[in-house]
Amino acid sequence: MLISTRGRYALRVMLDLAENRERGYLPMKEVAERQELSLKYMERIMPALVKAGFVEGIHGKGGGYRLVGEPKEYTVLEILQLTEGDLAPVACLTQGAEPCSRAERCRTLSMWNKLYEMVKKFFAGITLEDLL
Amino acid sequence: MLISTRGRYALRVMLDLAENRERGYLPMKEVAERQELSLKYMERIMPALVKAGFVEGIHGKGGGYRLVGEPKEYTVLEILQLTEGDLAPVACLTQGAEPCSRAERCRTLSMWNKLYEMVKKFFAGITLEDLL
DNA sequence: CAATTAACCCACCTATTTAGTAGGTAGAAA
DNA sequence: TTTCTACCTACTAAATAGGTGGGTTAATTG
Repeated sequence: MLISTRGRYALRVMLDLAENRERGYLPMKEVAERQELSLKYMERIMPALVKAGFVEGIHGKGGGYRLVGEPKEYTVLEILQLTEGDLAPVACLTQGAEPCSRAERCRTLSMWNKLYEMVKKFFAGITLEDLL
Repeated sequence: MLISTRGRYALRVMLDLAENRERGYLPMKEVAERQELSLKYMERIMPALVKAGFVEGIHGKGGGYRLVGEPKEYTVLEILQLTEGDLAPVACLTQGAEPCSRAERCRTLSMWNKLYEMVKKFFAGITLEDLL
């Protein structure tokens, strides 16, 4: 599976924040309920989005999360790369994989590379706005 | 990871068989050595390729595996689907996934579908001959 | 100030998948 | 009948997925 629930959920939460952004800070409890996904699980994913500057979180009553920028400023690629780590379709292409000794003569490597580029280009061409 | 070693190895073995097909039946021991992959592991993957009619295996001395058809008759898609089972990029799209109750209103579903179609089309357009 | 709300943090857990290995049996050829 | 090779079953170690529990810290409100 290229994309796990982690990335899929993050995307759905980002979309929910985009959709309701005029309402200010939204508590995760509300978002998780609306999106029907585990609050506890989401609480573990959100800090990554904060750290990357995608969303802002504020504590306490009336707090919650808010999109920092406009929906069209976020590509699906950025969100998935952040939460999934790497979208490489094969292990050979992951960042930090030990370099394959057969790379020179590998008959399939360029195919995997092409696929990888295609996938990245696909996701880079879609913003949150496109999905609203 | 969309494609695991299982599918990648199968593809490499099929390519090896294609490359050396004029030499008749090739023992897996030889192929595995040349491709630098575990013989025992490959022995567990080959029966699937036999069952699908992609290769023929014969026992005993002088035996081994042989491609049944011409290299250009095998698409990468067929080989990967057979060995990996399903190339769905997200769990929602796997054959036999319980139907998602949110499918109607899901903002991302059509994106996943497009990606899936794109990936399948990509692999369907590449044959063993193209990789030789 | 105290209670409430909500982000955030850390340790743990269960099930599944991955990538094999061990130890054979069955069949074909020399 | 020995040798080679496909093929089969059971097992295993490590990683990943998808969480849960039990808190602490920070901000608002009565």
